[in-house]
Amino acid sequence: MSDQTYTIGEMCRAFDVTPRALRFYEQKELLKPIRQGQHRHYTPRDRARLTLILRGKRFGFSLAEIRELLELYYVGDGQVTQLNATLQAAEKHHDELRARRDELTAAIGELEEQMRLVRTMLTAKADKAENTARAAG
Amino acid sequence: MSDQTYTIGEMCRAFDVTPRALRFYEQKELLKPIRQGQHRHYTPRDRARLTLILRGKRFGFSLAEIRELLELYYVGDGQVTQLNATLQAAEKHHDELRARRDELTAAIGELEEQMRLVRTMLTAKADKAENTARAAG
DNA sequence: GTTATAGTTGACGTAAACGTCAGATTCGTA
DNA sequence: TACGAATCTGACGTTTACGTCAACTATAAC
Repeated sequence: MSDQTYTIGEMCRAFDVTPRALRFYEQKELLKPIRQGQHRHYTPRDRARLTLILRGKRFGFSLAEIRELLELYYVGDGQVTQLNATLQAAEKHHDELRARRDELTAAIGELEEQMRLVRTMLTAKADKAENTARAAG
Repeated sequence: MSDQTYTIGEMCRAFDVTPRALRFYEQKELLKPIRQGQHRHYTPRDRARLTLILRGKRFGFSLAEIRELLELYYVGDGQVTQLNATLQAAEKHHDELRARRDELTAAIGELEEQMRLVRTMLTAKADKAENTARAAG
């Protein structure tokens, strides 16, 4: 079955994070591994959440923001009011993500333009060098 | 002309940042306003750079990374080796930005899926409530 | 000439996100 | 049952990116 749990060491190897980071995420209530005595056992749910956490970090979100985002998943079977609130929050995040992507797209375009410019400068220099060589030859 | 300079206060109003932040960026060599005595005068170049800085921050880049990115613009008229190095660095950043955008696109898709799920739950609850009302009526 | 309004340089403080010990515990294994 | 490997809980340290004074200066307005 896939409800196999991981130790903290296995988690660290699988996701390339430190134990300290995992304990820190737990303290911030982003993860809730099962406790057997002192030891932690990470469930598939924890692993899914960690995936989202690390992705959120790559996007530059704070752990507090990531926590909010995590709540949008794992909804459970709440009240209608609760579900509507979730949906509203999700739409807010959805808008933000799309805005960010648009901005990224623009940035990529600008960088490409800049690269074209540098390439033009390079070929210009190459041509000039060739002409100089020919004149000297 | 557009080579008009801004005071620090004007910059703060225009970009919604604090003086402290602008001085900090200067200390980190991301900005280099003209000095007239003690006072700073921000050029159009500084404004362009600040735009890139703030965008970089929204993308979650550190100021050190942003500084690298800034060097890709404002290339000047360097040696061929220099230009080639710039181009290589730019390609590296370009790859990273595109990878990030792809990941963002995936994340947006997943969030949309999740929103559909919640909407389904809501309509299911609405139907159930209607049936209950009809049965009682 | 003084007063209000920016602006300046230190210098210390702070929040986030861990890193890095120290010292105790636990667990499989020889 | 002793040992090594893994894990645990504090607790203090560190880096980044500024915030927040304090004390001084310059400049325009009255």
